[in-house]
Amino acid sequence: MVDYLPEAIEARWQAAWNDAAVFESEVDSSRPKFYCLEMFPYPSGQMHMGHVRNYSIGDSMARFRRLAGFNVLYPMGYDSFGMPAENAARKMGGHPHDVTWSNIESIRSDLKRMGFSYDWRRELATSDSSYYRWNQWIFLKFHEMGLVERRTAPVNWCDDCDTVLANEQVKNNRCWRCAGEVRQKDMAQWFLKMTEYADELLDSLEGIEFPENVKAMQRNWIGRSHGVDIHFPIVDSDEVIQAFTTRPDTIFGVTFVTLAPEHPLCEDLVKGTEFEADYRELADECAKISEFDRINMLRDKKGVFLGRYATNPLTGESVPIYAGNFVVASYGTGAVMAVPGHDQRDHDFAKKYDIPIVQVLSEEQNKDPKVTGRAFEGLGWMVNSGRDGFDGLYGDEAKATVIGTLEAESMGSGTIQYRLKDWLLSRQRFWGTPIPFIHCESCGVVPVQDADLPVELPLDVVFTEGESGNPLASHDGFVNTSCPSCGGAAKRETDTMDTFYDSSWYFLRFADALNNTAPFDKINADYWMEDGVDLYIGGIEHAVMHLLYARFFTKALRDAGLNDVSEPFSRLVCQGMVNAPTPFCVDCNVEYHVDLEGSPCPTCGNALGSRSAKMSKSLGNTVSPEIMIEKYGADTVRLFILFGANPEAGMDWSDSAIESNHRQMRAIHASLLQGIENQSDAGEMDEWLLARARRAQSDWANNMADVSLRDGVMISHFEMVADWQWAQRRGGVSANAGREYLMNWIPMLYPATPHLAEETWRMLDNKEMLAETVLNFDRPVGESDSIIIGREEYLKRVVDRARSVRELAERHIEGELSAVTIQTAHVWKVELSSQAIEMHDGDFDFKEGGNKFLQSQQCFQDESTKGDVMQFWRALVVGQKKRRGRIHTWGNQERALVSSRFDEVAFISENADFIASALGIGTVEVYRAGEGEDVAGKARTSLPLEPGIAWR
RNA sequence: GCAGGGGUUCCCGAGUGGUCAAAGGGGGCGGACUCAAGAUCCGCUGUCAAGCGCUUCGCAGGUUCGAAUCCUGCCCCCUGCACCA
Repeated sequence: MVDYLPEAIEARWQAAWNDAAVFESEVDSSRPKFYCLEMFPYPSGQMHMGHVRNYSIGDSMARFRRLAGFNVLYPMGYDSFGMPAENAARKMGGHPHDVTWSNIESIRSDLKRMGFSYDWRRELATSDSSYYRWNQWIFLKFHEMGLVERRTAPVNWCDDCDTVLANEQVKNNRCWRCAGEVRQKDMAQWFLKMTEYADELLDSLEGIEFPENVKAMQRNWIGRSHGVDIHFPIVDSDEVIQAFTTRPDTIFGVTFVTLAPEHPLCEDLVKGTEFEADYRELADECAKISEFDRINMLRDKKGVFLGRYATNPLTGESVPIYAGNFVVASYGTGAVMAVPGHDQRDHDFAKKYDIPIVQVLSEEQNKDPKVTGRAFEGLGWMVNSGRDGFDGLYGDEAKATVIGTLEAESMGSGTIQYRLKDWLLSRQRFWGTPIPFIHCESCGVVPVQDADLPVELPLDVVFTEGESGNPLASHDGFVNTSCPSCGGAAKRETDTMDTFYDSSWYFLRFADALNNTAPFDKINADYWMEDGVDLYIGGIEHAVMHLLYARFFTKALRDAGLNDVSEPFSRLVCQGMVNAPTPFCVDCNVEYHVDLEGSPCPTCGNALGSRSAKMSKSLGNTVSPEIMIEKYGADTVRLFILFGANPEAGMDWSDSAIESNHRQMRAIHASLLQGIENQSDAGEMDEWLLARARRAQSDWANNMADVSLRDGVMISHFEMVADWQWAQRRGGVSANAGREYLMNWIPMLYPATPHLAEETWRMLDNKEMLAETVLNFDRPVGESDSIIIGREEYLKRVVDRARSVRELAERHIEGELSAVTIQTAHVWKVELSSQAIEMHDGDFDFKEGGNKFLQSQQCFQDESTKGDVMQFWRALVVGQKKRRGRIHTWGNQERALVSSRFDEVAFISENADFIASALGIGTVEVYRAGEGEDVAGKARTSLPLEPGIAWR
């Protein structure tokens, strides 16, 4: 037999697929399409296990869908703009372009070595001007649509990255990329008005198949809250404070109003008064620390009275105005109506500054509110309202009535607030898409003409270590230009685009990647993107950033008329982490670098244990895909990845598990060769094996269609081998049946381990490669299969049960066991059973008519067995204690077997030799209960499919 | 605090009313083959008095003829958001 040699097999088929261009796909409206996409990689160097996992999942789905007849679009590209290449260029004194391209080449060869079935013609790199020119083109389109805005605003600045960041890219006040601290800075920046799509982005989440947590994160991020802007006129002034609240039902409990210290009214109110000094102190303090710290680090709420009063618009009461450090200027209106009776934060503040607390909602209808010493924040019934017509109202009705009154009196209006902000997309960095605008002293900020696109990044830029700032700004050849409008001397914008911009539409570009007259053609986009990308696979880390931007882009481009689709991804699968063991100190709860394995904990000195942690360079617990491929072959790595865990679960790297998967590949290979070389004419197990194959294939196809790859692979790569081996043990299969089995099995091996599948498919003399073969997986599984499979399971069960009673028998019997005696159930039991099954299918009421039926039966007439019959009938239709009657517990397979009057005696006799050898016993006797000696009194307890088994 | 997801046998993990002492894998144990090792194959892997037995699916109750599965309360873990008015 030939050894399993993956390198040779894999190289051969990768070349064959490539030569035949089988993975290239075109628009074909006669076939159903399947767009399979993975989040494309940032080319940081070599492929890592996270990539291997992501793309192994995608590739097996793409291959599965092709096999099932879909027209599959499965492209790959590189998200190749971004800071690491720029930083590397600085360090090594090169150009980011060169760094990027050498990385792309390295990762491409890794991808090819894994055998992923991409349509390589569509390969793209976002840092290529043939791609980013369309970034610019789209930007100008958005500008025409009024979605682009340049404005001065406080923005998030990352010192380490030397650039601004969008809100989505700041996590806990730290940069998402480098984890450096972010500070606020006022700058003129470019924004995309994503907020115009806030409602659609939120509402259409309902209809797409995203994991719940991703949807929750997006909902949370968009943060829509319905409320009302209430006007609080300032006493002795024309100014009005607009306060946003979601709880207008508490308006009668307002005892003060709080402004953010940055609120412009603060200045006006305190200027020149005795309160100015205190206010200034607070404002300065707040200005010094970031908004984040103010909100997060401040446990104590601080405020200062501003010396003035505002009027409650519904009661005319005057309430003091404070500036408070806990009020966020950028949310709502930067002013809060404070209701200490029903808001804990206001309650704390009121206590501290001795402001009255008024309760205006009651927890119980028609009762006074309980005084609890804290704020009641739930919904309640209005009480103590300062005006008639409000007391007794509850919840939404209370809110609506207040809003209605305010609107009628022009003292407020219902509004919706969002947490989502416009997307700040300019970056003060070199390695990104230049923003296609020109600054002209006389015409202002002017868009570049379409005809002048692309605005290309210059290649003659020198990067030097330690230099900060954007080298574009000092590149005269780039900066100096003429105004498209007046022709005068002008300067180019030197900010570039956030790289998330690049990935916000790349899935549309893939639909028509070679187009050089438009970003993509509508016909192509509408075909491939109908109902969105059918399967999108990637990491959870982009839940709010990339996935939200891409959804926004798709809608905005739709409104620009470029495509019909509104949601880019119809089904999202976030693959879990790949973890690996790393040293861990239980006492300190700290993970350490693998170099410390075997050493004591550097902190507490105790012995280090081990636990699974995300593979990372910093822990050193990474495993190199290249080395694994070299050692075991790509197919084994793919099998390990897919079998290790279902796509969404985390998985642990294990050396012994990949070892064991490699053994499994060899076992599969050996079984396949055995099948191919099999010359046998006789095949005792033909029927069974083929029935098993039909069932397995149907289950497998269902699992695969559902992206339950682990379950699918379990069937194709484990159960199919086990069945094959069982068939060999049980008498073997004929050459023809074996071949048919392989014809079913090999395609099932193909999605996960395509190389071995293709190799053995060819050995079966198939002319077409599996890569170009279409199969029908919807074949019905017949009832006769149930009986065939059920019989074999019956045999296994008999052997199992015989084994389990053997030990007992050995204790009871002196000397060696010589025989096993199997007594199958009495004929009348089988008859009653099949009748009961039939009756049960016809919804017979056994409680009602069971006894009457039984009395009419022949077997019931014999006084000597009457008791047994009665007892059996109960076990059959009613059951006892915990176990329900057999007609309920039997599955379809058992029922079919019993109904078919399966002859247990004949079947066991035929297989007596096998049973004897499986049990290691000389003699197997079998007869129907009552037709031979009742060994160990097992005749009575025998049931259909559960014969009495005794040893002697 | 809010939102989302979890807690299953030695470990990972499937299981959403009865076919469940609970798939599959890992690990462990035993056996076959072998001079030996590896590889491969087979079996066992809650418990006992071996059964219509007993105990077990985070904890405590409840519904049901019957609960890992449904309901209520509680505890714990992970993820995201957060003085958001």
